[in-house]
Amino acid sequence: MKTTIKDIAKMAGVSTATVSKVVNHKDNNISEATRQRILNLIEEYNYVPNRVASSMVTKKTHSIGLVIPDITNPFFPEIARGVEDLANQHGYHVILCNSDNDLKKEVAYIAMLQEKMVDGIILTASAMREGETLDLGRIHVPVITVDRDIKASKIKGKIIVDNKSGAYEAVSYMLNKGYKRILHLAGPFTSGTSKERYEGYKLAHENFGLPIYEELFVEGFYTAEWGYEGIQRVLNEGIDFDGVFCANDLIALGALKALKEKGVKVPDDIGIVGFDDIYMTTLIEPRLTTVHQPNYQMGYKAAQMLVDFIEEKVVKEKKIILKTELIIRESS
Amino acid sequence: MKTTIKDIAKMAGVSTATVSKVVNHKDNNISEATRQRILNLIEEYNYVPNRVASSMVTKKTHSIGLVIPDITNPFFPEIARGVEDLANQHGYHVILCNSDNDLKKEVAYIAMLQEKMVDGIILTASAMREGETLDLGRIHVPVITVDRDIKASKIKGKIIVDNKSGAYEAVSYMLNKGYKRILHLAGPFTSGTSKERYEGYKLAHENFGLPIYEELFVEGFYTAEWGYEGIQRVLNEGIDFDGVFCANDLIALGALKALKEKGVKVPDDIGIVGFDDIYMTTLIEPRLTTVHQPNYQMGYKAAQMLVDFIEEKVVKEKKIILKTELIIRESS
DNA sequence: TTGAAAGCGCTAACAT
DNA sequence: ATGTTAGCGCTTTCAA
Repeated sequence: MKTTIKDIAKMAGVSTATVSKVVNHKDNNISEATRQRILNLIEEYNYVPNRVASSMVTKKTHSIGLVIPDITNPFFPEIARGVEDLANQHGYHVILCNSDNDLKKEVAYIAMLQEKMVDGIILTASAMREGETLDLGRIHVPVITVDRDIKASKIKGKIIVDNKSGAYEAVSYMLNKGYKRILHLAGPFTSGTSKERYEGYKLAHENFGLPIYEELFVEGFYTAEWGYEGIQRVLNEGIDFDGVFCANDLIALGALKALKEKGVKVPDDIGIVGFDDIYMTTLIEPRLTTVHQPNYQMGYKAAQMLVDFIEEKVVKEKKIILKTELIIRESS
Repeated sequence: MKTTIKDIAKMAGVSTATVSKVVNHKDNNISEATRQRILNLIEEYNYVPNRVASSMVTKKTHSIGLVIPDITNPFFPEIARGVEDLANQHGYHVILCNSDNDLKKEVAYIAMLQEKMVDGIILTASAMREGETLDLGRIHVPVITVDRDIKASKIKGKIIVDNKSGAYEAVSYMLNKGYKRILHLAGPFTSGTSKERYEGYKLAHENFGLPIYEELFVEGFYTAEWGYEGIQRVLNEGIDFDGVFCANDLIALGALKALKEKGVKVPDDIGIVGFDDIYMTTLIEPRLTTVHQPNYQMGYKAAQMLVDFIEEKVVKEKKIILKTELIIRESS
């Protein structure tokens, strides 16, 4: 039989209200004597307050849901860590959900989170078809989206990264360096980030008064496997290029590998620039020039905004756009 | 005002008991008519069952705690994913906790998890001093440890990897290949895995009737930074070696990088073998020969065992030792 | 096939 | 400084 607040109260000869007060450090008006008596009993009987019961009364579970596509994708652990750190600092717990970019799974998770009465949700929405909106019908807690700018009426805040300007900066840098024909290995255009990065690629060319070649744009997926395959396809078609701007680092890593296997020298023959700045980009040879995404910050800020909403503080910025940073290394 | 089971009951003209039964699919004895009536109301009023309240009654929260050092360390996302996948399949949610290998934080998290009434805990314990035992005093739910074999009375099950035989296999392979002086860049000996891997390294030498050179063993940390530094130190001391067996892939990646920068050819001049088989080992040049750790499996099996304990199934194996697999690639 | 009622462990307003 | 009391929203036994 687990010890409850009643047991402690009875043994201490006080009411449960009194015990509750000392457990929750609202003990300004409790005599030191009874406080100690209670504390001793708690210690002696290994009393653990049942926060599920508290939640019933207070209507707060102090937990937040984090819905991301896949924690196994190197992009997400840092976000998760940022979320968890801030949450922990404020006494919240994080429920981790991997949606696999599957709308069904995502919706199911969100429903479950609502049933568990989380105090709020942080969501990196699955890539959806253009104009599709997420049905948050039964949700009545604040939702913050991270990285993906989706439409849904109940979303209270957004943390996004300025993908376009990040890509613009990277491609401008390449153009400045003298690259003339820059291949763009893009992500899937169902994803807004892919489009934005492409926009940046385009804008840079426009500002340099340079043409964009249709054959130098290839849409694919955000994976190393695809980078590896995609660049080979371009190579095999005999299309000429002197630089590659990849929509993320995974693509860049795959492409780099394919290039090396073909005996192409990077950066001497062809320069490569990635996007995200995941950890492993510094561990390879040559180290990858890339656009740093403030992932930890994204998670941290998202959690911060969410907690502010939960605790009904005034949230001035409901849409935070984080800046990227071009990290120049040896691959370009 | 949120809709509750009472509201639905009143509107349907039935008791809350009846609504409860249809919500939880225990509706064998409910007439189809009332069932439909209730279902329609639920739909119409966006009724969300409050699982916190259910938990109060059923004494099950359907959530499990996952305490790991750091989700940002590439070793852990796969474990977390394995845990989450199995948990999800059985209707459980995962609360993610990063302990940073800090005993204080770990203990605090475990206490919080108990207060939140999780149904069980999966723990990769922080590296502790020899013989130290974790105080699980207030815990009254099953705990399963993963990867680290620690001592604590309340631990119900363990999932570990046969580090010694993994290392043995790797080093035997190197010895077979003709490597004579194999440097071992070890992890911290406060960690049991480091010691076990060293044991395997030693055993292989013994079985080959080969000596172990003291100067070829260096204890360090499980990071790329340390691998980078550590091997440079050995190099600078002029110590001769023709192969490197690293206690994990991060160390190997760091070492590889240092070697490349010094113009040492891998594997021609020096061969490298790692441990873990993290994703990025296939993305580098040369691809790393390494010992595959079944991380996803570890997480999955741990969650499986935990759920079995929670649901009071008979658990035959309380200590599962997972086998590693030597993955031979180009770095050796 | 359905309902009445007790109670899970706790908090908070109010009283004393 | 401490206690009384009324729930929070749900499940479950037992009776009807």
